[in-house]
Amino acid sequence: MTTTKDKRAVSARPLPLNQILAGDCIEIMNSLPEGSVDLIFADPPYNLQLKGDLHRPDNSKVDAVDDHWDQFSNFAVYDKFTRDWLAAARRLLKPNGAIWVIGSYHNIFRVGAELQNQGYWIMNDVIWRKSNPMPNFRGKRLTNAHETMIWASKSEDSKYTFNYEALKSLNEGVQMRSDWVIPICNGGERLKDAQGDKAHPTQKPEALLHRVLVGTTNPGDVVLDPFFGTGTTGAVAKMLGRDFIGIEREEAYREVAEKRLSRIRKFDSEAIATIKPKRAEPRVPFGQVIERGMLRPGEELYSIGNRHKAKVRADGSLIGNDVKGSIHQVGAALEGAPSCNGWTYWHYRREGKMIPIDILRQQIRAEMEVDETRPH
Amino acid sequence: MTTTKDKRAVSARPLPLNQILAGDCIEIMNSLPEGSVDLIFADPPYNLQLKGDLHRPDNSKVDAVDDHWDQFSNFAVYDKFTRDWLAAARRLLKPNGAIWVIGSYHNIFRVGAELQNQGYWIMNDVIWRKSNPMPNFRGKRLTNAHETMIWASKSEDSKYTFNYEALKSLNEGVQMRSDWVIPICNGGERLKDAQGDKAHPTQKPEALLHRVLVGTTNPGDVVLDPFFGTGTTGAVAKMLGRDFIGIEREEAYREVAEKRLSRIRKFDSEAIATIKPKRAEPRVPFGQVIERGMLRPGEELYSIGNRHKAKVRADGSLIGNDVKGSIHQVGAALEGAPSCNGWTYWHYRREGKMIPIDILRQQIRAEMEVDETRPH
DNA sequence: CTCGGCTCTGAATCGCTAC
DNA sequence: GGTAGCGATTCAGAGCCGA
Repeated sequence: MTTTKDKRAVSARPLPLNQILAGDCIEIMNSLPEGSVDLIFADPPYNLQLKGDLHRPDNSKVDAVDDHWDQFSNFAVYDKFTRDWLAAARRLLKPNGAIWVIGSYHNIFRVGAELQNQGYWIMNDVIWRKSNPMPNFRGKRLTNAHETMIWASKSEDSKYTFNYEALKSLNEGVQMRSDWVIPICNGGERLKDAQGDKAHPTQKPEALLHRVLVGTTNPGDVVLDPFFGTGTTGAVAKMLGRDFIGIEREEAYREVAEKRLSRIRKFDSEAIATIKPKRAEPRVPFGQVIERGMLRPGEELYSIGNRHKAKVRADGSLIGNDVKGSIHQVGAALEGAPSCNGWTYWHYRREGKMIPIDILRQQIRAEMEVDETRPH
Repeated sequence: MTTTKDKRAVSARPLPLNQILAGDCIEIMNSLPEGSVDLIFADPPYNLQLKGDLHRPDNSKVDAVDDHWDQFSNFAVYDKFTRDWLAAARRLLKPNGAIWVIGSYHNIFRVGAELQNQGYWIMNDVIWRKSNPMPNFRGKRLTNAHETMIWASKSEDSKYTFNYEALKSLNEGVQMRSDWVIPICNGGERLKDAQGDKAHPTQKPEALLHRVLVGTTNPGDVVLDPFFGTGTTGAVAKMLGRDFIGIEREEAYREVAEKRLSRIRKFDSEAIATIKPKRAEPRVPFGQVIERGMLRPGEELYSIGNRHKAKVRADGSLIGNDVKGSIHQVGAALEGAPSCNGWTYWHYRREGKMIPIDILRQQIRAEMEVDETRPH
């Protein structure tokens, strides 16, 4: 949807394309020509506010994000920083340009509110659901298994770029949703320094940027990343035939990114089309049967052969003959067996008939299947 | 984790429990006794940018010439509303109380920022991932397939309630994540009015509230919902043996909710009880193991992996490799770890087998239970 | 070669209680 | 109220090693 109007808005002064600029992103953005960029992808500091050390149950220490660039003395300081870089970014965008910002609950609400205050127009918030997040080691909170991205255009009137069909195709023919299941960046993709340690604490997976750039830019567009880090945005932009501008303050990150980019080759278009996303697996915990009201807490289940019974509890556990635990554990205990498939072992009664609870799981799975495959 | 301190904070003035109060939620909350509520679940108007009116305590109307200005003025009104109801809610919470707020990208960033500004402390943002969302018919954006909930305690110091084991149990033994897959409310659960139309535009599924209440309240807790609507919060609270207070301005919704609640029955107490954490079990000093002759002074203990050993002393301390102290201290010292659970770390030998000393603690605990139940 | 077991690690606002 | 000490707590995936 990029228009000729946007193209004319480009200043006569040449843009420093496909380079990494060294320095403070606000100053550098303010030095670049107004209205010259199609898309901004920004991964600003999250302002994590970590306190002491954290250890895993095996006593190993978690290598936390304690870098100086993530330290802000209070919300006011962080808010000013956010206000300034978002304003500089907005000035740089073409009238039909758009921005993506990624963050966690520590900062994303402040970023989102400021985006709205400045007149950006939010199209979607998008959830990156991590298939392999770090667990909560102390059992004090829910596993923090996602990050939030906000996708917004420069203004309400912007004719933003949205490649609906491309995303649908990436999603096996089904309309792309606002929650994306993508693994965290590790293995061979994760960049290491000379000592073999991770080169950057928060390197983003290329799969994430792939989806962002395929969905909301066109070949030849200019993509700017003001917090370039190790250059995932630049790498994916280069593969996909987009131009990038990176800004990064830390020399160590710039060096890693330069080296990375030098090895990247642009895909041919066929290769791009064949990349498929990883899909979520339909594991169904028994608790969902309770939450959805398919069985009520207090209801009784009966074993195969009707020799044992147990009562369902609100947390999805069973209690029967003084044994408490999962449907599998209680089944195994009552049978004196080392293991038991609770789904086929337990039955509930409806109109005098005994029905295996696995039927309920199948119903839930069917709903999930319909949802994942039905063309809208 | 609710403490007696919270219980004492309850005012002498009786709370209007298990009722729906009619009127403006801010006024009503301000009329209730301070520090009297364990949990608040709030589903405030998402509003914004939609033409329909929200509370507009009104500003003089400016001719909408400048979009940006107009937008700001709308946000300002919404922000004031948010500030006021969140402040009233915070006053009502016990020191260890907590709040859940649900919203979409239209309002959640403003709500989240204001929560932080007021001193609430965010534990998680939780994604309700809808398994059956409404598709985006025009193909101009991603399918908006989720809503965002924020879970926050009254302050950073709050000892908030988190039933880790119950949620883990609901998820079949795996730690609960911050993304919850739950279908939208439809079918038989969706309340209809006399004409057969949906009674409320945004009725939340009971499954969502089930998980919230099982995870972050205890039986007997007071749960307040300032935007009660058709009363999903009250319905699930009643089923789970929690007390509720509902506030709702619209008479039509109150009527539907009253009728709904009158049909709800509480689950039996045994079903409501959930798996308890080990922390809740009585503490057993290691010295008791010696006193009871389960281990003899001079006997040797062996570490996990058999790399270290230590000798038991008569006072219940260990000595190994010149280190003396508790089972925990010696374990930590020998491993060079910051801490160590001596109960699971140390093993004793019986008939050639290595047995963790935790077995002995479990025996003592079992005896204590018998003691407690026997008439004195 | 495969397979199984062991190790390592990832944007983390990650105690409680008794003295 | 401050502090010392007990003792609870993890999931997925990649890589490596030995059988």
